[in-house]
Amino acid sequence: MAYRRSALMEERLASNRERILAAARRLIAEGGYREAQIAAVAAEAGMSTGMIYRYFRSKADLFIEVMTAAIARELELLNEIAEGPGTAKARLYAAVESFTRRALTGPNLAYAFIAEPAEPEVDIARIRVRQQLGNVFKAILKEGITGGEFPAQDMDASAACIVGAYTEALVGPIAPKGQRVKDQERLIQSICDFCVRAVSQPINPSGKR
Amino acid sequence: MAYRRSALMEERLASNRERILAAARRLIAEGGYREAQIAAVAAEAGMSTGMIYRYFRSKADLFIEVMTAAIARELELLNEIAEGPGTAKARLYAAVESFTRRALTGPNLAYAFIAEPAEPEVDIARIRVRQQLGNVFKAILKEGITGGEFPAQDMDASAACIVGAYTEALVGPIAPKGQRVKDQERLIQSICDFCVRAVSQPINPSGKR
DNA sequence: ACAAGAAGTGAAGTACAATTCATTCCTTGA
DNA sequence: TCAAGGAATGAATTGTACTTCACTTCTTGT
Repeated sequence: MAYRRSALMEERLASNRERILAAARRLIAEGGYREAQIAAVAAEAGMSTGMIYRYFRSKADLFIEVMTAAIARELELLNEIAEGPGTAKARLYAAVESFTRRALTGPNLAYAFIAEPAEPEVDIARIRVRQQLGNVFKAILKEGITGGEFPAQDMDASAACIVGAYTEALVGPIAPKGQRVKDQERLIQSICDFCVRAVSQPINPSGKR
Repeated sequence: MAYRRSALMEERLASNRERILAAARRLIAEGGYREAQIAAVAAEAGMSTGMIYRYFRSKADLFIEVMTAAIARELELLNEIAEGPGTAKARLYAAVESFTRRALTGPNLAYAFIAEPAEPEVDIARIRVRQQLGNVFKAILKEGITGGEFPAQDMDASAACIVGAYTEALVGPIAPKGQRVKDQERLIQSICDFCVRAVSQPINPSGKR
């Protein structure tokens, strides 16, 4: 026998994997799934296309892992906020704020993860992601409703609406493309206000219900 | 000279065009842009693939025309509501209700028009569409704010949030797939309530602004 | 230093879908 | 009925990107 992976080698392999993930993430953040072809990812990572397949079964697999990792971090932060102290209203505001502020770092990334369709395989993974995001908001809503802060409402619908609202506001045509910080702050605030108002008791409940 | 288009022929050509548009619309409503390949559209319309190109420069052109036509109808209806009588709140509710109810007829159609990305060319057309949709809501918001029904807010952001909210709630993972009518009605109501609350004065404005 | 075997390469292979075009089929006016 | 020319066809072409694989380079243990 003349070859066994040394610790050093093991490390290098792991770092290659990371490099691929990072490269894919960068490209997706720039131009979405469409721009992140295997060849481009390989070039960005400074390796050959074939190499990618040594680490990932398929493009879909790679994409799913990038998405899952990125969202895992978001979910951690969101859950921390959701389970933290404060009124439901304040936590909802903070949660939306946290997500939107971070998303503005790479709008296309958020878009790709939340909305951009790809292979069915990826879509399935995305559905999970969206549900997880929705669940965070549902948890906050539930507490708010139980505690009397929010009026009774369809929590599934409201959670979906919240996710949709900030996604569209972030990546839609109105969304900024490298805007000034001030405008970003204003946008974040507007979105948060919108979402908080949306689940709160209106001042004069109309006849419509 | 031995051939000039007769009125009858002219009519047939026009009807072919319509058939193509209708077929494309059907396929998109079923499976989105992805499923609406030229070959499939041709088959659905009962003609050859080459024929499509006699009537449309490209697939993108065809898709844009389908989208434009479908949305034009929606915009007509929405504008009618927006310019009609009633409080801003009532009109906003009615507008969202009208769109969502009609969208539930073919969720994927709404999705494809509002969210599903395709060629850059199509994306550009979609941006127009989204802005037009947003403008309707902006108009209602403006009147509501001027009239004191709604609090001051970033109308662009709110309009985008509204469009995003109902889109996600309609086509997201939480959305129904051929659910019972009762549930659909409940969903529509939930979405409308959400959107109206979202732009209305909260009962106790929090310190956050 | 060497050979065994893994890591890495990138051009060729494949798959899929848009688009074209040589050919056939129809319609029209004489 | 006929021929001129447009309408329609669909197989072949093209373009694009994922995936594979025969080959090269590098690592490791002796």
